[in-house]
Amino acid sequence: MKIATWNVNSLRVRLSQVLDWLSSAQPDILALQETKMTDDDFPGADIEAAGYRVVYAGQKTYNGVAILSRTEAQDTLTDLPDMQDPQRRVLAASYGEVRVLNLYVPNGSEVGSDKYSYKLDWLDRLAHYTRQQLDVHRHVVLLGDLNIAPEDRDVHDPAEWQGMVLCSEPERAAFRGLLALGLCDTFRHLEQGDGFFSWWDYRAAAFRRNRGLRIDHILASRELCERCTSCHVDKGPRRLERPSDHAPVVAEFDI
DNA sequence: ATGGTGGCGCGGCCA
Repeated sequence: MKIATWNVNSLRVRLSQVLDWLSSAQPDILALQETKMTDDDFPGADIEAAGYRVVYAGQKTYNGVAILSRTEAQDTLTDLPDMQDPQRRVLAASYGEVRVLNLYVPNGSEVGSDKYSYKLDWLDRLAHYTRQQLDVHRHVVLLGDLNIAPEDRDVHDPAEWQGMVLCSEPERAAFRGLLALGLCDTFRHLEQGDGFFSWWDYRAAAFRRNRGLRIDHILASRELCERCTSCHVDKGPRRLERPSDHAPVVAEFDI
């Protein structure tokens, strides 16, 4: 089973790239973030024509999540428990015994800001929901743009990013808290070393210089982690004309 | 270089 995540930064702009990528990569499940469109505008027919089912939770201009899949989604959920939030950042769905939690974690803007407080509160609520989901489902895959670089080796220049949003200690503690619930980072389960990133700023030729962060993740519950055979970043789409600032991350599981 | 680029949507916010 091949599962991928990709922050597309507008599905309207990136639809042809997504369809091309589905055709070449052939994932079973592709979780998208930052679709930036309302449900009325969602290009469901194009995606179904490509052989995928799709569920989505969108809004105008900002945020928006979707899951494309070979099989039909069951038991979808679009809000963290006890959280009234118009921002569409959550889409959970079941595919057989696999529970997928597709997340667009708040960026946080800058440490100390209101948006940063919102991010930490959001992550706390996510941890509670994840713990509950791990109790209920045999297999859980938590993936998406988590907007956290977990360790210094996930950062092109740790000194430059020291204490900054995406890298601050409270955010990293929240990431470790998710792992402590019984999840593993599939990328680190299999890969070693540094220089592997999933996001590069559009500015200052950051991609060409590989000045990026690893902030898009695929976390898996213990049994799935043991069955994970690969996890990698596909930099191909980031090299295209008019790319998203994120690249897809892809994990394969022997299930 | 307190900027830089990109998306949305048409001024300014967000990343």
